[in-house]
Amino acid sequence: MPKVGMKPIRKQQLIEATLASIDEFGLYHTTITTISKKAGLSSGIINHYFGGKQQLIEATVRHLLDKLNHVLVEKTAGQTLSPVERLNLIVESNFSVFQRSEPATKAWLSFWEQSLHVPELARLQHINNQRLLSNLRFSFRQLMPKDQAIEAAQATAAMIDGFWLRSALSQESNPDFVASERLCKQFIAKLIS
Amino acid sequence: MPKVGMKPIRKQQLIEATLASIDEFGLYHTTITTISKKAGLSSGIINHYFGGKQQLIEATVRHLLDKLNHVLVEKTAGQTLSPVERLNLIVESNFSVFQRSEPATKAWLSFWEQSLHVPELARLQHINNQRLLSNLRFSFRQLMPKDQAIEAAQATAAMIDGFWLRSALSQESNPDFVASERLCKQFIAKLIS
Amino acid sequence: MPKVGMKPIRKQQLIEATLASIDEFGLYHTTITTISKKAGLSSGIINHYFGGKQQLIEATVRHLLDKLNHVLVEKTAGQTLSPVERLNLIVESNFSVFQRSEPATKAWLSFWEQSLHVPELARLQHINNQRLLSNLRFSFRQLMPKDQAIEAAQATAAMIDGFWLRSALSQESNPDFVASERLCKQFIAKLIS
Amino acid sequence: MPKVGMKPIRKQQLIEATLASIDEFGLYHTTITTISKKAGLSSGIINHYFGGKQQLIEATVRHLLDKLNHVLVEKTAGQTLSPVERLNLIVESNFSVFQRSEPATKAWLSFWEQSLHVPELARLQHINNQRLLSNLRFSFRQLMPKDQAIEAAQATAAMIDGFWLRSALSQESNPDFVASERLCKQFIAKLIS
DNA sequence: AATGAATGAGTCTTCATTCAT
DNA sequence: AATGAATGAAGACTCATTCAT
Repeated sequence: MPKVGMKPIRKQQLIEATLASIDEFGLYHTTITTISKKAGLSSGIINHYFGGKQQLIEATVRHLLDKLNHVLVEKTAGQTLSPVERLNLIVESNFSVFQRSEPATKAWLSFWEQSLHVPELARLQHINNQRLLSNLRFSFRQLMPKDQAIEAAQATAAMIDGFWLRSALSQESNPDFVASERLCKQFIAKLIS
Repeated sequence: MPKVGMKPIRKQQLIEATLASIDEFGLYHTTITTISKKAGLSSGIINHYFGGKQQLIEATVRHLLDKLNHVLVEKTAGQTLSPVERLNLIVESNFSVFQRSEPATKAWLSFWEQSLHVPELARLQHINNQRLLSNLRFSFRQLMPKDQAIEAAQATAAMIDGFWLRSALSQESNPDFVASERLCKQFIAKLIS
Repeated sequence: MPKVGMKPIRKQQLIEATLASIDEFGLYHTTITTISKKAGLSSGIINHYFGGKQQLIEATVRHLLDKLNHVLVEKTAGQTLSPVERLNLIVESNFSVFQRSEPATKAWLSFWEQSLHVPELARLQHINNQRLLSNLRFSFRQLMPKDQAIEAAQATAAMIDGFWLRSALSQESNPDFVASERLCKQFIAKLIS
Repeated sequence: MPKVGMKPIRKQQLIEATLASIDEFGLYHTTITTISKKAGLSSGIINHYFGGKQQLIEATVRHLLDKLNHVLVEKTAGQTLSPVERLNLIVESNFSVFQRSEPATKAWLSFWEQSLHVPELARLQHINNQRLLSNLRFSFRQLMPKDQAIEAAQATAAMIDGFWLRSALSQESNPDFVASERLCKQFIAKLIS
C-alpha cells in the first residue's frame, strides 16, 4: 500500500470524511473514530497527517472557505460586469455552494459555533466575513454614497447569512435556496433603486 | 429541617449558572462541574433537580425562549397598534433581549447548533421560528396580498436572524445592536412602501 | 461508600499502590491502570484526587522524602550528641529507610532518573541532596577546617549514595545494607582521625 | 547500486543518534522517531538494522561499556604498574569517559534504571559492576589481606559510583569531575596507608 | 435537601511495528 | 538499501451518572 505521495490524497479523503461525520453525528459527536471509519482508515492516520483532531477540523473549515471563494472567482473571472451583476453573482456564489453540498450547511453552523471559543476558527470566520462585506461594499459604492454603501453591504450580508442560517436549521430535507436567492436579489434591487 | 420550595430557586440558580458557564467556556466545555461550581453547589445537584445534564440544557433553552416571548407580549400588551408599529415592536423585542444579556447571544448560537442533532432542541427551535414568522406574516398580511406577505415575513426574519448571527460571531465586545435594529426597521419600511 | 473525609485515606492508599507498582513493573511500565488496580480502586480516582498521574508520582516522591527526613529527626531529637555520633546517625538514617522498605530502593532510582527531565522532580532531588550535604558539613565543621569539612561532606555523601545505588542495582534479594553502613562509618572515622 | 558495508556505518550512526536523543529528551521520551530524525534517516531503518527499539537501546549500552573498557585497557597497556598506580588509573578511566561525553552521563543513569526491569540490561550492568570490583580487588589484594581487599574494593566502587551519580544528577553544566577524581584517589591513598 | 466519593465508558493521542515498493 | 504509509493497541484524561449518607 505505502506508495509515495499519498499525503494530498489522504488529506482530501479525511476532510471529506469529516464533513460526512459532522453531517451524520454533528461536530460534538464527531470523534477520531467516526471520521476514520467514514474514511475507511485507521484512527492513527489523523495524527499522522494532521497532527491532531483540531487541526483536521481547521483544515476542513479552510477547505470550505476555499471552495466558497473559488465559486465567486470562477463566476466573475474574465468578465466585464455591472455593479448589479456583480452583486447578484456574490449572492449566487453564497447560495450555490450550499445548494451543491448539503452536509456543508450543517458544518458551517457547527464551525461558527466553535469559533466562539477557538481562536483559529474565529480568525477564519472573521476573514470570511470581512471578505463578503468588502465585496458587497465595493459594488454598492459604485451606485451610492459611501455611508449608504456601508449600510447596504451590512444589510445584504445579514440577509444572506440569515437565509443561510434558516436553511441550516430548517428540518426540511430540501430548504428553499432558490427562493432565498431570489429574495436576496430583490432586496439588492430595492436598495439601489 | 427541609426548606420548602427550594426547587424553583435551585432550578433558576442552575439555569443562570449554565448560561454563565456557556459564556465563559462554551457549550462544548461546559460540564456538570463547571455549572455546579458557578452555582456554588455540588455536582450531584443537577441530577437531583433536572435528572441529567441534557435536561438542564433544554430547560435553559426554554428559559431563553420564555424571556424572548415575554418581551414581545409586554411590549404589545393592552395597546392598539398599527401593523407597522407592531412590526417594529417585533424587531425591538428580538434585539432588546440580546442587548440586555450578552452571554445569551453565545448561548443561542450554541443551542441552535445543537438542535441539528438533538430532537428536543430542534422542536424548540422550530416553535420559536414559526412564532416569529407567524407574527411577522400576520402584520404584513394587513398591508399586502398573502403571497407577498409570506415572502416579506421570510425576508424580515432572515434579516433579523442574520444581524443576530453576525452579532454573536462579532469579536467586538459591543456589537452594534442599535444599527442592526434601525436597518431592520428601514427594511420593513421599504417593504410596505 | 461515599463518606466524607476520604481524601487523606485515598491519597495514602494511592501513594502506596504507586510504590508497589513501581516495585513490580518499574516506573516506565507503571500506568494509571496498574496503580489503581493495586489500590483496588477505579482509574478515575487518580485524577479525582491528584489531578493527574504526574502529580501522583510527585506526591509519592515527596512522601519518600518526608519519611527519610522523619527518620533523622526522630533519631536525633532531644539528645546531646557529639559530632561523630551525629554523623553516624545521618548514615544510619540513610540506610534504615531503605532497609525497611525494599520497594523504595527501586523507586528512588526511578525518580532520580526521571528528575533529569522533569523540573519538579529535579527540584525535590536538589533539596534532598543539599540537605544531606548540609547536615554532613555541619558536623564535620566541628572537627576540622572549613575546606576540609566541605570535601569530607562531599566524599561521605558520595559513598552513601554509591552504596545506595549499588544496593538498588544489586540483583540479590537482600543487599548487604549492614556492611554498607559499617563501611560508611569506618570511612567517617578515618576522615576525622 | 547497493553500497557494500553500510551496516556498520548505519548502526554506529543510529547508536550516536540514540545517545543524542536521550540527552535531549530523556530515555522515556526517546522514540523511534526522535532517534531516526537525529540520524537523518527514516523510521523504518531501526527495525531494519536492529530488529526493534529495545535492541537498539541494548546495543547502545554495549557501546558505552565497550568504550569504558577500552579506556582502561589503553591506559594500562604495555606498562609495568605498581598496585597504587593501577588503582589510580582505574579511577581515571571511570571519570575520563564521562568527562569526554557529557550526554553519556544521563544515558548511564537511564540505562541502570531500566536494568531494574529489563533482564538483558541487568546482565550488562552486572558484568560492568563485577569488572570494576574485580579490577579493584585485584590491586588491593597486593597491598592487604583478602578480607580487607574485598571491603576496600567495595568502598572504592561505591565512592566512584556515588560521585558519578551525583554528577549525573547535578544541574550544573560542568560538574566537578576533577575534584571527584582527586577525592577518590585520596580515599584510596588512605585505604592503603 | 444536598453532598461529594466513586465509577468506567469514551476520547484523543502516542508510538513500535509491519510491509509494499 | 531504505523509505514512509499505515496500523492498532495502550496510554492518560474527561465527565455524566450513581448512590450512600
